[in-house]
Amino acid sequence: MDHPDFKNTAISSFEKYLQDKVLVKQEHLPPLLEMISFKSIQKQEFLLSKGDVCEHAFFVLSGLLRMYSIDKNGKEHLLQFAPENWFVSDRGSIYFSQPSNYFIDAIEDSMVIMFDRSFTEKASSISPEFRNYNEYLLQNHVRQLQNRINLLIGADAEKRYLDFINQYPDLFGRVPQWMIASYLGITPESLSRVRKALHKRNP
Amino acid sequence: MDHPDFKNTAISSFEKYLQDKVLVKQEHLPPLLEMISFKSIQKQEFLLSKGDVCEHAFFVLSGLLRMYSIDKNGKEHLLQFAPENWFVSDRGSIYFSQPSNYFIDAIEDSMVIMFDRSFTEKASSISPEFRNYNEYLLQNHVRQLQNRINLLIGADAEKRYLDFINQYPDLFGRVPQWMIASYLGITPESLSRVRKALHKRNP
DNA sequence: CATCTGCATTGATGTATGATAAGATCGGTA
DNA sequence: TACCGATCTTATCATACATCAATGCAGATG
Repeated sequence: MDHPDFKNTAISSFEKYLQDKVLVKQEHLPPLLEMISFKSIQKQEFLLSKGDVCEHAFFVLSGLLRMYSIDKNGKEHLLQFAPENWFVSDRGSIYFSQPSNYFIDAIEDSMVIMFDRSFTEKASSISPEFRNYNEYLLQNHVRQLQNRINLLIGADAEKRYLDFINQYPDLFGRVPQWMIASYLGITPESLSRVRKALHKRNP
Repeated sequence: MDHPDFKNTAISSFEKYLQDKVLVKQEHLPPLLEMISFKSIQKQEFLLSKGDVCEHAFFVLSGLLRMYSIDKNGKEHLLQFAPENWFVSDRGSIYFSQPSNYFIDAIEDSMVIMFDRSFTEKASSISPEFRNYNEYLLQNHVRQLQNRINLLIGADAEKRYLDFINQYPDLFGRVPQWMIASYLGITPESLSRVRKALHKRNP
C-alpha cells in the first residue's frame, strides 16, 4: 500500500529478519515473502477491535503498537507493547476463530507486515527453521506471561514497576506513563507516587 | 514404579488419551509409549523445586498437582492447578534450560506420566497429530494466561473469584480455599470476606 | 504570542485488601 | 471420648492503592 518504495524497503527489512534471526534458508524465502503483505498505519489507527475475529498477525517493522482491553467502566488495560521486531496478535482469536476481547492500535506511526491466519501453518511446512522459531516465540511468550502473573499476584506496584523498566528499558522513555500504569495494573496517579518515592530514596 | 499393575493401567489410560484426544494414529503409538515413564507420588511430594532445571513435563493421570512460587517473605503464589488429564511443567525452564523459579508438588496423591525434555520434539516428528495437539495446548495456554492477566490488572477480587469458579467448577470444591486465594492473588481472609458478601447478596 | 490539549504531579479523602489475632469447625487419631 | 492440627471465619486495625479535584507544564496549533 501507500508508497511502493516504502513497501520494498520494508519487505526487504523483514527478509533480513527471516534470514538473520529466524534462520530461514535462502531457497525458502521467496514462497514465504509471497504470502505476506505490508501496511503503514498512523498513530491511533486500529488493527484489531473488540468483537472482531482477529484475521492477521502483525510484525512491527518500525513504530510501536499496543494491545489492550477496555472494561465496562471504559478503562483501558494494557496487555502488551509491540515495538520494532515484535510480533503481535490475539493468538487466541486467530487460532480458535473467536471474537477478540482486545484492541490493537498504534502508539506511533508504524509500518507492519501482515500475516493471514494460514501463514504460520504454511510457513512451518515450507521451512523447518520457521517452525522452530515460531515455537521459540510461543514458548518465550508463555514464559513472559507466567512471570508477569507471578508479579501481579505476588508483588506490589513498586516491584512491578522496577521489573518493567528492567525488562523494557527502551520502552520506558518512549511511552506515556499512563500507559505503563495501565500495563502494571495501577492508576497513573499511583505510578507517579511510586516514582516519587523511588526518587526520594535514590540519587 | 511401585506396583506394576498400577503402571500398566496408568499407561493404558494415557494411551487412550493419545488416541481419543490427541488423535495419534495407531501405528505411532508404540514409539511414543516407549519414551515415557510413570510415577506415583503422594500428597506433598515435589516434582520440581525452585533452582532446579525442570527436566520433565508431567501429565496427570489421577490426583491433583500445583505449580507455585514462594516469595522472599515465604508466601506462596499459585500459578497453576493441574487435575486429571492436564499437562504441567515449567515450560520456560525446560525449553530454555534455565533454573526454575517455581515448585510443583502434589495436592492429592497422584499418578503422573513423565516426559523428558526431548519428548515433545521427538513425538512431534513421529506423529503430526501430536505436533498439532501440542501446538493447540500452547495456544490455549497463552490464551488462558492472557485472560488471567487481563483480570489481574482490570478486575477486583470478587470478579476474579467468580471467573475462577466459572472456569474451574470442579476444582472449586476440591482444593482448600487458601489455595484459591493464592491463585487469585489475595489472602485467605479476603477471600472469606468476598464469599460472605456474595452469600449475602444471593440465596 | 496566546491558547489549547494531553500528560504528569500533588493533595485530600475513600475503599479494598492486608496483617494480626482470636474464635469456630471438623476430621483424624491417641 | 478427648485432643490436635488444619482450615475457615470474624473482628479490629493498618496500609496500599483508587478516586476526585486542582495545578503546572510542554508541545501543538491558531
